[in-house]
Amino acid sequence: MRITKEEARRRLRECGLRVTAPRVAVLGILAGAEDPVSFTQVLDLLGDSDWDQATIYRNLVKLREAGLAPVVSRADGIDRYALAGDHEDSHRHPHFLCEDCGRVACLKEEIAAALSIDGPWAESIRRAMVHLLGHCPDCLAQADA
Amino acid sequence: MRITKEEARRRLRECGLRVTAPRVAVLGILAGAEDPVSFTQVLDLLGDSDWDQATIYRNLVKLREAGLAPVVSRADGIDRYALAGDHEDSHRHPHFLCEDCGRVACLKEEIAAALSIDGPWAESIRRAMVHLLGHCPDCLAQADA
DNA sequence: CTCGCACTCGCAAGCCGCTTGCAGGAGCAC
DNA sequence: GTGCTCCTGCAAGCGGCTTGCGAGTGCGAG
Repeated sequence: MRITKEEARRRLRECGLRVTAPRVAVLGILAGAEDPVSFTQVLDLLGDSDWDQATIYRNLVKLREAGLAPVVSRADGIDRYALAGDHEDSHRHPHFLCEDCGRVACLKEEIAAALSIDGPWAESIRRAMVHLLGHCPDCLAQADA
Repeated sequence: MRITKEEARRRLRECGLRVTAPRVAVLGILAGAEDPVSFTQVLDLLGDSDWDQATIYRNLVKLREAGLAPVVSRADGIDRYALAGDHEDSHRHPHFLCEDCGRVACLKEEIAAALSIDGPWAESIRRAMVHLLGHCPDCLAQADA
């Protein structure tokens, strides 16, 4: 969904966060990514930017806390972030984790297409393991208490 | 599904593996567990058995290679094992990973029940994120090549 | 424009869980 | 019983995330 630097600065301000170069850069990465990205992927995508990984890490945490970059997938035990508002359904659709390349794809549209006839994802989905991530009955009960 | 020590020894022999105390114990754990168990869980369940974690780790790898203990879930990036033949469908059913307690449950029967009316899992499933684990189209194509 | 405080950053170390190298010990076929 | 091969324990290694600390910087007040 691409955003301008100005847009990024505005969003940070709105959430009461200071505007710093790494934060703008991270927002840019999230905005430009097709799939949800992990901390490590953000580092890779930033490439040779010379920002410390601790800085990026803490900024992701801040952005998450501020609601600007919610965790939309926890596949493989790795938090993956997306820009808030990138999908109107807040990523409450199925995701696909590739065990080979580690990519996480949003199956929003694909799954319906694949299940009916044949899309590029059809074979992948047919062979996949289904995992639901959430809170089990016991933990839900405990949380309500 | 509980197995006797004799049964465990027999299975190890059949697969050409030497019979050792830790292997029999690990098979016992897998046989006694309701849900698929991870390496770490096996360690916990063995408790104060004084076997080195490296030993248990390598035995799980061996059992997996021998086909005695296939990995039936990779939720959270953690391999989870079950005794071969424990489920006739080889665990090709949905699993549920609790983000609080880390438990992985088999949703074989539960999911149908929960979706229709209301079981203990209904609420958990309704709120859960769906993840499919497998090989994405690109990697599938590469593997076929 | 300047100042000052609180928030950020970079560095480096810490930590956790899995993984591996190596040397001594044990299963099992003969 | 003997010997070869595989298994075990110890200890170190490694990758990825996380945190403590002192130096640096955004930004609102003056």
